[in-house]
Amino acid sequence: MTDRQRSTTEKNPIATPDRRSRRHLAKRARIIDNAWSLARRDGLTGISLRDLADSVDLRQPSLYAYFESKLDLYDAMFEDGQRQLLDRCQAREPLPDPLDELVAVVEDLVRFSSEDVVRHQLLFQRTIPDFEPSAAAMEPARQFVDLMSERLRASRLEDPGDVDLFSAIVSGLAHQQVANDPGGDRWVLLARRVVEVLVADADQRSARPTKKPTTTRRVTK
Amino acid sequence: MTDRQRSTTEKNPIATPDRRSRRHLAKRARIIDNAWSLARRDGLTGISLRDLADSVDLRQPSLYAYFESKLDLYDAMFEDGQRQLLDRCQAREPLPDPLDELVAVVEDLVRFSSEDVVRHQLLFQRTIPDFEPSAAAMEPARQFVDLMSERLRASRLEDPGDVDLFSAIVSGLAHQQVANDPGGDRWVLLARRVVEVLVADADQRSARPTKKPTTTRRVTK
DNA sequence: GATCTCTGTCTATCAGTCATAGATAATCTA
DNA sequence: TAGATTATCTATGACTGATAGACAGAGATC
Repeated sequence: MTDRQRSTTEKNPIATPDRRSRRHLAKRARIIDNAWSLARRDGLTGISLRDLADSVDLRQPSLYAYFESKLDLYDAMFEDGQRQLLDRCQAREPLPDPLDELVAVVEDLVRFSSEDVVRHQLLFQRTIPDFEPSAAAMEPARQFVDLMSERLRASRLEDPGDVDLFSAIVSGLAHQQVANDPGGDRWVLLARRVVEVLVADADQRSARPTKKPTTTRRVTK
Repeated sequence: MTDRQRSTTEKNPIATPDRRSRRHLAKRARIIDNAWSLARRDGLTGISLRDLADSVDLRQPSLYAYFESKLDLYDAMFEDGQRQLLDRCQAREPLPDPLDELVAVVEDLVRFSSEDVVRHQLLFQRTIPDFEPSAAAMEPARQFVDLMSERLRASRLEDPGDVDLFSAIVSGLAHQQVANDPGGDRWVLLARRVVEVLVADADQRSARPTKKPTTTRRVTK
């Protein structure tokens, strides 16, 4: 009835819960874990399918039973990484004050990025030629954006320009933290300040709507 | 005298102005230009030395007369790209108002990044495994940092925290512009606002030195 | 003029990459 | 037990960057 196409004999009674056996999925997850390890060692584009196969006691072509291509492996890693980020933000008990909560999410994200440089590369930089995350892999990323939007609304950051600016600042904090102090907190600690300034500025400009911003001092050319 | 080592006969009267002939250097520059083209087509890590050699009517091994390795080619491209950025900022007539000038440099940088995605990748993201720019290649980058520091000082942004925050915001603007609106100006247009807010905040906090920032409302845990 | 050296380029080859084809063993289903 | 499916293998193909060694031509030196 409401099944997928079952072109052939229609005999198969199995519900194909995930189209693959439990064992298959478990091994697939293990391969992804090892791929992260190799990526940390050899770089994201430096993963060798031979090394990866060896690490799970397989020969290289056998990996194609789990992934259609190397790009498909990256896709699985992308989804895995996005879900890690989402899980982390959802696991934490939300703080009562909206501004505190917004700061906390920003700190989560910046810390998350700087913990694992190659994960940050795969998730937030377009570093692999021809790689574009599939819709399925983007799903946790979409949920994270929803979560973030909600926190922004709670602190009255709703104007599109405000949101663009906010996204730029957060990605910039993460980028600098990863590039210049990986594993540290030099830019993590700026999260509170940046959020406070941004919220204050947004409040101020919504109070005097569309008026010329007070600080502008244009020089007549 | 102040020469490099000249192990053998010491007869050579030529000053070896750059250790290579003018013709050699010109061809090297042409190879770098073509490498940028290939990178835009196939991705930064997708450059094939065979394709690159073909594009300048050479066979693949002949490239090794111009670059020691593929990483050395990336190093040359890095230096080339950094010099492009420096040249652009220095070519522009400086604006009289320090704040206007600071905004202009930020806009230059964000526009520069979004003009060429792979150039931005090579210059500002660590995307190629094992690639680390040489000291020589970093020289124009160092000069750009000097230039930027000077502009920051002129707008009284000197505190290390201010500078960290500024660098994060600028790189974030560039990143979002490249990722979400390449070639456009959606984040370029935020440069003025962000600079003004940042300068105002820095002035405010230097007026009330070391006092607890007014907007902080910490929740007791 | 004969010789030497250096430069630029070539062909041939190597070890490594991802990917595909086709065979075989192991497991599950009827 | 017979048949189908799954998991894996070996062998191979078309690429990749890198190295070895030969060779032709230009200038300098004797």
